[in-house]
Amino acid sequence: MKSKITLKELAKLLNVSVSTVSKALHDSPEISPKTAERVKELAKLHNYRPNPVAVNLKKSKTGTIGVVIPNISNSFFARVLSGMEAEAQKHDQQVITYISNESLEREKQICDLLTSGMVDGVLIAVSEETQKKQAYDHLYALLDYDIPVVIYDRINLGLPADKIGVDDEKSFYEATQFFRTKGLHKVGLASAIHHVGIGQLRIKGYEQAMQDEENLHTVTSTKPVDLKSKIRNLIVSEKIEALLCTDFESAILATRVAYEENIKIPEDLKLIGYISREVAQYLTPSLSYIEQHPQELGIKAVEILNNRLDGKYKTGEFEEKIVSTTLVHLESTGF
Amino acid sequence: MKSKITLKELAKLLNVSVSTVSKALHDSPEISPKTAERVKELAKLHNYRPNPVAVNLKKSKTGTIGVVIPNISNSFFARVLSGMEAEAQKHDQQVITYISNESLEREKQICDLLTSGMVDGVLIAVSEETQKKQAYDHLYALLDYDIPVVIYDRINLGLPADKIGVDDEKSFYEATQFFRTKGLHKVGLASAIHHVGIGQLRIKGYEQAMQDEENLHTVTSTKPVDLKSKIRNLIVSEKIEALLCTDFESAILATRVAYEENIKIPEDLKLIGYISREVAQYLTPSLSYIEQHPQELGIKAVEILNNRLDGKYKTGEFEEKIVSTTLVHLESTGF
DNA sequence: CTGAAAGCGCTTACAG
DNA sequence: CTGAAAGCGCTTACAG
Repeated sequence: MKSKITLKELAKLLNVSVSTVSKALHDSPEISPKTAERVKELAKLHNYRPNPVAVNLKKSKTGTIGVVIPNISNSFFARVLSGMEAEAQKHDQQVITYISNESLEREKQICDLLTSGMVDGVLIAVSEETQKKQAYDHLYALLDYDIPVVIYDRINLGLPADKIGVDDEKSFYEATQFFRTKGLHKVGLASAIHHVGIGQLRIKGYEQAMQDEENLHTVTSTKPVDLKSKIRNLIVSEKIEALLCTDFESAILATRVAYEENIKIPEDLKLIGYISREVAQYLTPSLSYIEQHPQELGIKAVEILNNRLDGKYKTGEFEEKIVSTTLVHLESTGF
Repeated sequence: MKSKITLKELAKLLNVSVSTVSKALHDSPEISPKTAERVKELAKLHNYRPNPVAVNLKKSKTGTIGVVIPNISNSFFARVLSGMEAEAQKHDQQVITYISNESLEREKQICDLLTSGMVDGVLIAVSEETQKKQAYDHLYALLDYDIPVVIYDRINLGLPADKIGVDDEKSFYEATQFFRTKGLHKVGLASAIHHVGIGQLRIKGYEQAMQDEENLHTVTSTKPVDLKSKIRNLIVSEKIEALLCTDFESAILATRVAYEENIKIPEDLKLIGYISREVAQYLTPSLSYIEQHPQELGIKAVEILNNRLDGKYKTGEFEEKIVSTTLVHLESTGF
């Protein structure tokens, strides 16, 4: 039970002033080596640690950054968080985590909390509901404050802030092209997130790559049952040769349909999904996927935030960075 | 750009003292209704929010709790975190997240940070490496401080602290019994975490339930290749009828082996895994699993911590709670 | 009912 | 080289 010792108590024990102790511990050149040593020795003995709350008050900052995560069960975001935490550590910042659960209401509450000055900066991925309803008022309110905001992952919402995202459009363009160069032309796309920004970008990438094909084979729905039957149609009736899935749900449904219909992957159907490595490698067959490098995204998000905090960017001008994706081949593409 | 207004500025604008403003905003009965109203009006107009750092300094607390997570990609822990965040919110506490990545070194650093008074309390699941090396000094150091610690999930390490865990032993006892009541007696167990506390408890549960059987069928290894071949042996040569897996890795390997050996699940082999719902339901076939209710565990962990902070427990006596598990049947058990 | 003062634990410009 | 003072933004016991 070493209850925390303060500067004042240390000063009294040493018979010097509080200022002297503080300076000594900060290696101020004002202090004589002899005194400095005495002070440090006693500080060590008592395991003195400056009270971070007091230091922060004095320095008018909080030493923390706030991270808003839409869905922590999604291992993409879990790994983004892991990157953020690692990078924040390097800057001696603590990461305060807020989970919006893809809920607009919750996101509003969180933004409200954030404006009270709990944190020096905010990293946020906007919730699905917010995007669907295009209700961005609370975000503009947050931006209106002096608090720096970096939007990560879900970036194409037109908000005036620094951004770091994934190259969604290009990744799907390339994945589609990949199939075509392999001689497959009946390439389909399934999506359960066609209503949110990143989904739209992925679909756009696919359409770009398919523009000289006669038919697109796109199916979308937010209802699993619906989407499943549409996918079944794509596979069984339209007999597509390859399928791109924009998200976890559509990828799983496609795998399921193939299993149920006895369609062999990758022999009869090739599959690429936009899912995380954690899951991809353990599906049967394992699913070729687009690696988004979430850890790196998290690291860069914190870098951008700190650049902003350090005044390295001009006010009114916003940084926008993109992390490139990698197509990782597992069993479902057979290459 | 509404830069933050302070009590002092508010006081000046109103021509009253800082104390009056502060009291008015706290609905102190000392203040006349008229003044109170004036103050609140202006505060609202300027969107006044008390500086949380200053409030905390005054109250000698931090308003935050620290959560140490061994592996955030494990959706069990992700969901625990989600429960913690939700419950902390109710107590107006912020959650600071630290990720140890199952590393002893990192865990030491984190504990060191934590002792500096960044947080009012700590929730920790001890890293695998720490358990393997039984290096608990940094944890004792943390406990030696006045800072309350709740150990969650990985609790049977003999550390003197409040604890909240999962009923590991009982869950496997019951799962084993379940198979036996169904007439299956050649029940095996595979584990890649036999060296850590929770793994040992699960194995113990299995052994308890199997004590009147002639043979146990236990295979363990931390090396995937090794474990896989041992599992293959269990399935192919020993022809077990059912298999319990203590962890994600062994469950996946078992599914893989069955797939490769053309063993039908659940017809030829029944499988139960200790994995999270997220993954279980999407495997092919979907895997019956033991639901640990991570969210609830997270909520209770924060409740215990706050009881401790509120002095509801006696010093020297420790709380220990257990969250019951549920066996969830999906395709792999066929019931 | 209002305000001056002390204090939470620190840092730092200033005086000696 | 050392220390007294002011101040970060708040709360609250005390005096008036």
